[in-house]
Amino acid sequence: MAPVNRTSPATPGANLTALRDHNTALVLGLLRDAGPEGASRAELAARTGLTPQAVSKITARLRAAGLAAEAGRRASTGGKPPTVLRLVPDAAHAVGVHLDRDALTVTLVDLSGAETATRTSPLDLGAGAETVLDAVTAEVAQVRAAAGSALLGAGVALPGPLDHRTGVLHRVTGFPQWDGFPLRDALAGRLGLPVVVDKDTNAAALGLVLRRCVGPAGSFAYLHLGTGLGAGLVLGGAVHRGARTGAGEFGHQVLLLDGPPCPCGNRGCIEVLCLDAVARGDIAEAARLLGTGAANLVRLLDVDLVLLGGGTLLRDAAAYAGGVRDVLGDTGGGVPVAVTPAGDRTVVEGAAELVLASLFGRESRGGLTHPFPGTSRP
Amino acid sequence: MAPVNRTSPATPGANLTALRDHNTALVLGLLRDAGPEGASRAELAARTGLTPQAVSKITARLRAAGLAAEAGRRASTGGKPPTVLRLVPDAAHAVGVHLDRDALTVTLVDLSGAETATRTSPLDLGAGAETVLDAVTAEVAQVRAAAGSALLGAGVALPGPLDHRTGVLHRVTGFPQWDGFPLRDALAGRLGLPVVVDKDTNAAALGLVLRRCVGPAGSFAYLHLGTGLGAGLVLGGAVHRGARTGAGEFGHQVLLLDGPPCPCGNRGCIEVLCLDAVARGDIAEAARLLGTGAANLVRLLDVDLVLLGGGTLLRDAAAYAGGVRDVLGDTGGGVPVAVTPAGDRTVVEGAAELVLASLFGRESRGGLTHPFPGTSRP
DNA sequence: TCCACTTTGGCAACGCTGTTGCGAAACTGC
DNA sequence: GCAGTTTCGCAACAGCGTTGCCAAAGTGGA
Repeated sequence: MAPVNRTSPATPGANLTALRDHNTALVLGLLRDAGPEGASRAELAARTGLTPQAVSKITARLRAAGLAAEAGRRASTGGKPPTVLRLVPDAAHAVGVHLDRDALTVTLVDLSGAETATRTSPLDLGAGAETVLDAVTAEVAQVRAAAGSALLGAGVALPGPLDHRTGVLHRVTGFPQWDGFPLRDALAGRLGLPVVVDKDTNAAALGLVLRRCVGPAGSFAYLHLGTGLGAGLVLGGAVHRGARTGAGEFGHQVLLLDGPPCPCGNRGCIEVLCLDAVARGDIAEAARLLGTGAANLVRLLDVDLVLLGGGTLLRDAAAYAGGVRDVLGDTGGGVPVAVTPAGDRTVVEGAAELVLASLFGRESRGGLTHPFPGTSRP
Repeated sequence: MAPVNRTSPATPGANLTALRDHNTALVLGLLRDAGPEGASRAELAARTGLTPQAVSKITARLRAAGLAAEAGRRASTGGKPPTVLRLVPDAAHAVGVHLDRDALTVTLVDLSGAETATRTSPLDLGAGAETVLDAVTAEVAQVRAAAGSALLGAGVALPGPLDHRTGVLHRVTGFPQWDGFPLRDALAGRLGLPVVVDKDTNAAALGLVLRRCVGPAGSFAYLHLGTGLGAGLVLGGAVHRGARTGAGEFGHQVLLLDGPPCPCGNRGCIEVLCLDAVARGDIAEAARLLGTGAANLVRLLDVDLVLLGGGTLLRDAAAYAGGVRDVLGDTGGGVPVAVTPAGDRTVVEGAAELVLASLFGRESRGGLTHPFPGTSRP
């Protein structure tokens, strides 16, 4: 029987290793959330519910692995002044790759999620696997040079549909030639790095989780209006992908029964209606449609927040946000609406976080932790 | 610092107690799933990923607490024949209460979920808190007599909106006088039992989870067409309630932009369209509308299954199932559609499961386990 | 009939987890 | 200067699942 049951059964039993990794990731996540201000051991104990002694042990391991460091003291509140612990961002890096229909963006981020180097170049996603992989490999090589420490892997975000678990693409909208291509394994072989593949909207949503746009158990919807319309869903603090990474097909929600036909085969999809409005230059109507879809989503899932992004939307961000807010204010119970704070880098940042998320215990629900080397069992 | 951190922080650290309770609940859940056929220790070990020795210890605790028992042997497969372990259903019971607009149903179930006694009586949900609570108390008293063992608590299901965590009702549709009523605490005081309150659709969905309509980490949507239209969502094996128990407002998904007005204030809600079709006797159209909404939901959430229920729907179950299946077959990627196997008892059975779920580790995600007395730490 | 083999499952020792008990360090406030 | 508070580590501890080992009880071949 395997000592660590990470890949085994549907509902896994937990052993001491899993317990330890869970708590380690939790503390590491809190340290990242604390940012440059850091956090004291006592604070970490209060937030995790663990005893101070347990936190001391865990942070000692993290310090030994080089992931955390003491950083001075804070003012006393009547007793011994707390020692500040901080994440060491340079301890490791991750690469994010955003494959869009006409552009390739590659970034290098450190453990805190800060971008160290970012490169964007034009790309024809339909140019064939070899060409695209060559371009990705070249760009990643450029960016890699900036990493002074361990490179944990590369996260790749692209339009779906695809299978996140296996890293195999399906019939990527507009580029049927990718159907069945094992992108994860192909790229992992080229780069010599672990690779994670996900839909662009899911990656974006994950990146926004790690930017703490909502609390640790909160939920939100990220709506992405670019050349298409999609959504990334975060429910209970974790990205909801569904069984086949199919969740988030927001663009083909039918909003107008028996409405105009959509290339997907349905009629009255929100994407067709919305893109039509955009093409007519009627941003107010596009925003109203987006808001109506968002209100449906809010009512169905009771999310805490709606975040907006995507190239088309960001060109008139204020107008869209206002329009969506108007609809949601009437019927959505006052759920807040905001534009992604990461702008047009939302997706590529999220792609890099695909690699980092497991270190901080922000994997999909129930998903166990992938511990950092040196923090796991001897 | 509390030794057991069950109620504390947003993202809880796990200690040995939590670990033990988690694994205990997991094994107990597998025993329940195994039903009268039972399961051997070796099977449980394989399914949980725990070592056989750990399973032996856990099942020994469960047997000592009276929750499990040995039940003969199975045929050998080439070695020592396995000893069958079975859940002891009579070890404890739970009460389920379904408060509908015009009827009250109360049931008593054992640990396996089997109904021991069920009573239905007419009720006017608008008759005032005292009258309704009197009726519930009287019916529960009748049913309690059939419980020969420990009664764990009562689960109450009723139309929303309400707050599951606090057990406080909001503006229950059609009965505004309930707004702000602390149903859980009021009823707990009357019955002298722990009480859990939830929306009828969520309770139904939970009950269907425990009936193993999907796998342990699967997801489905339960669509309930009665006097209104709502949904219960199960994502990743757990009921998704949202931050304010507001999730599942399927009835007020806008399906026809600028369509006919709905009492909720919107236009073109699926509930209005669907109930209109029902009133006209046009079941095919009602089913097509339901199917369109279901297809939206399937696309958004990538669920594995759509289950149908509710009084109105069950009167023409085959017609609705067929109509929904037709729409989903075209555009839903072939997601299976079925009618709830529990029929008109779906909700009341689920209400009882609200109490039992925590024993089997089927709480909301991340939610820790509420161990059975005697299985927890000495 | 015997023996090798497989499978199930328990006993005892073990390693590792977080916890508890206790004390040192370092600051505030009287 | 002393009491009180807060932070945090060392050492001993209880309890978790794991490992090593063995007994029990069947199958199947010689």
